Amino acid sequence: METAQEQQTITLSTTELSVLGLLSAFGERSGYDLKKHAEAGVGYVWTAAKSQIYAVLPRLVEDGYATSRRVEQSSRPDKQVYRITDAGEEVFRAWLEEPVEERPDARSTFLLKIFFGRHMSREALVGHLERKREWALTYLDEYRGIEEEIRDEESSYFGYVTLRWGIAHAETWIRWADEILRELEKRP
Amino acid sequence: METAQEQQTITLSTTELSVLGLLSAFGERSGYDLKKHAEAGVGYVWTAAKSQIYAVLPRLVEDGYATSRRVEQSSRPDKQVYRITDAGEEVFRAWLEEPVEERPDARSTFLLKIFFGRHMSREALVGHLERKREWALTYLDEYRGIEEEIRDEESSYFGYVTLRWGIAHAETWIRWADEILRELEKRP
DNA sequence: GTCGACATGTAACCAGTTACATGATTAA
DNA sequence: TTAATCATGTAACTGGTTACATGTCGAC
Repeated sequence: METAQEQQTITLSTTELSVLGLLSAFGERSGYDLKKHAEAGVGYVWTAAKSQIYAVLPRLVEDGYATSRRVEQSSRPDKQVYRITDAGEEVFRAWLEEPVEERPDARSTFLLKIFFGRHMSREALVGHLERKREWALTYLDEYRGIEEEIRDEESSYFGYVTLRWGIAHAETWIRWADEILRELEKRP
Repeated sequence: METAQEQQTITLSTTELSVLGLLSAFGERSGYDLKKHAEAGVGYVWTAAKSQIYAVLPRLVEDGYATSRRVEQSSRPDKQVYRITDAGEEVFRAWLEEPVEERPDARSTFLLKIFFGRHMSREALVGHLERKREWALTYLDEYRGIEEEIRDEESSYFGYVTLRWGIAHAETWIRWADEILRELEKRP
């Protein structure tokens, strides 16, 4: 009654699907491993708290999208490792090919504050913009470092593609902030 | 015990603060009005479901950040209107001036799918990119329309500033998508 | 002897979403 | 008469966060 086949509409959360994707890409892993891997990879496009990963994994097993087994270790705590099943592979692929429902994600505290810029002191406003600029510069730097490392690795191509979005995004913030800061100087 | 003054740490949700901001900017309004105004203004940087607005308003009154009164109407249903208090004005300003805690918001279903592009058919991948491009074009168009309208209105300056972010953002998506699409054509 | 990495979870909470419910008035 | 606008809410749910809890082993 709760298996994948019998359900009419399969709705998995994005986190479940991203975990499924990681299992598909990396093979058998523990929750701990996944968290590590996620941080240094998809982490840039999708994050999950470790408590959530531990919550998601048994759910995937229950639904038949993964299997788990206990691995005993001598010099480390035992661990529970998970492997994606064919059914899991299938929903993952199906989800991947589905169009993304684009809704303009209107949810930026930063822009909200700027929007209310009129109610703010000049210093605070400039501070916000300068901080944003700094922050973007920091990320740009970090991303450029990673870019160097992966740009020629064929296996990281799609990581490289998303990273380039991150770089373009950071550059856009910087350009925008600069423009507004310059403009503010000329305003009374 | 629950009033603003006595609380040590005042933590309001962003939605509560954005509602407070709207009350500060527009004066006395009903929940219904706020929802309308929000859609055509901040809506672009912060959205809230109407049920949430109706939930937030009495909470603001309870905490002393707003007052409400019933307005009887003859040809329309009566309404409850809200007005920001001095205490409300104060927390709003204080919040505005506070630095925004910048965390790289890694939460894009779209980028997550692209990240797993290797597991996807070429058609699906191209489809995702083209759809993103189209979507960005549509928004760009809309934003450019609004830009025309408000660019010279001094009173909309900060709306104009955030709008320009939206425009730059959309343009960046388009440029990025074009680049990747061109690149994919050259790849085996 | 204590710090950091390995390892797994529970519990409480919260912001926000969707769906449901109701009802008046007005313009087409 | 039917649809749209005005007007306000409740209820159920969910995805996700933070904090708490526990313990081993190896390196320094």
